Amino acid sequence: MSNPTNNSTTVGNTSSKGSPTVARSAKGEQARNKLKQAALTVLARVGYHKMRITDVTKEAGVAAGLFYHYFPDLKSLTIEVLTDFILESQNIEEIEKDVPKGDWFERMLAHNRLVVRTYAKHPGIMRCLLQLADEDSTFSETLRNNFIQQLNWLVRLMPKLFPQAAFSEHQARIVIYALAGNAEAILRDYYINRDPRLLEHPLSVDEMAELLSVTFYRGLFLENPPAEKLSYTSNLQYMKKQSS
Amino acid sequence: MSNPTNNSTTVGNTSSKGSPTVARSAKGEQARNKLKQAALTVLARVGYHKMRITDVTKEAGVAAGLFYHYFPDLKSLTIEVLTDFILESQNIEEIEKDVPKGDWFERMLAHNRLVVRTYAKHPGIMRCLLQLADEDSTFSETLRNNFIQQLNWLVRLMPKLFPQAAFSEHQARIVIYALAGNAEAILRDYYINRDPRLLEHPLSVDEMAELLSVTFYRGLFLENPPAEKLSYTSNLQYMKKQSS
DNA sequence: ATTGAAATTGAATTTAATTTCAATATTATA
DNA sequence: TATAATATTGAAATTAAATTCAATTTCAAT
Repeated sequence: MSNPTNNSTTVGNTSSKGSPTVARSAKGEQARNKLKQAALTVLARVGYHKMRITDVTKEAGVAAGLFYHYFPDLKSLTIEVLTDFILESQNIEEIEKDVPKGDWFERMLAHNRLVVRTYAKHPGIMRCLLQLADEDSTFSETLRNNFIQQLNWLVRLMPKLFPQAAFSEHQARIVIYALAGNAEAILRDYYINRDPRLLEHPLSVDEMAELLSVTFYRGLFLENPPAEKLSYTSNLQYMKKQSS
Repeated sequence: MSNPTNNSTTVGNTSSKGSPTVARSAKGEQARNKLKQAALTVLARVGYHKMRITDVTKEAGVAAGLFYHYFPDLKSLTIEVLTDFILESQNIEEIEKDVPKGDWFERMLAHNRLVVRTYAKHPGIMRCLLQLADEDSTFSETLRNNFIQQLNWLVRLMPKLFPQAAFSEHQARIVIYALAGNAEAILRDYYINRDPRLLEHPLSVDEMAELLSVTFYRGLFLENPPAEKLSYTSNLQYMKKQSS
């Protein structure tokens, strides 16, 4: 935000010749950020594939040619903007980590609340994350690294939590992946695609987060979370095999 | 396959004037199908966004101009080709429905085997399904309809399975959606993105299907499926809350 | 105030594709 | 085998963007 020169953000420097792709003055830095902010706005509105360079420069209120003074192409700009977006989310996430140690359900809940809030507030940007991940394998990897890393604490804990199951690290990861992947489809179809069958009775962010946490917790522990922690899903304690 | 004229496949007829978008002879039908087959090949190879009209005509071995004789644009062709692809999958699916009535786990397993097999065999096409769903809201809806419809039998069964839980139809659908959505992320990252951390120890189609079915079953019933039906995941019976 | 480095403009150019269409070929039918 | 309907070709025109760059402006340092 403050320092004009040393940023690691400049990604796709087209070899060595040509335009700088980095601002060389405070004013330049301002303009560069104006373009980034404009890009975020356009991305949220029209998505990655429909975005045009002139959309961004118009939104920023600058001439088209200026774009190339700071970015080699739309993809670089988009990657930079979305990487920033993810990092900002993660920053907040650290703060979120003030839940009692060992309370698995609260920890899942805190994590899910953050994710759900982000989808609810920025559905267009979340869509772009998926678009760009499909387009660019490096970005796709970044996203997956992120996801896997957030699950790692749990993966590493598995042998201790369930010694009898004798998990290999790989199997633990696969199982956790399968359990945690449940969020993506419903979040996309609820917040991005806004399927009327899902929106029929709207859920608050907390309710959605609770739902995702409960299904995860049940799959992991074969047990419902403590009833006193539930509201929207409290009836799920009765969702279990009858008779037998 | 046999009947040249009456096909409902032609989707985006650009109003009334202009080229037919439908073959008017057996030879024409042949050429049209050749283009569709070529499109499928190109889609699998390069994906929807990188596909060009000349890619398709070259692959089909015809002149570029012929494209417009049968299709208004790439999107129409792609929608038609992918819709066919889905329908073919579903045909097989009906056959798959010869599992013992009331055996929930076997039913899930049969369904998941089919889905996993399709991802394993046609990762490029599955990727295109996601790409086009993102691009075209009508196609996105088609895909979701499909998904929701396949879950409907279970949604409708919920009140009977768990009377005490007193599910509304909407809540039942949301819960099932959350549980069933787990497949998408892992299938994408395993078969399409081929994440090395997941591929480290390769899973067979049956193993992957088993995994997805077990996590679903556990979340639904708070119980592990019958041990004798499991192989890759048999140790998951020990994945449950210890002590208390 | 002058100067030079950097920022900025926007019209001209280039690029990569789509789209058209007159000419030609094929085919089924009378 | 003539004819008309349809299929097919591929070069030319069009289109919608990206990209370049000479000219101009801004601004901080001297």
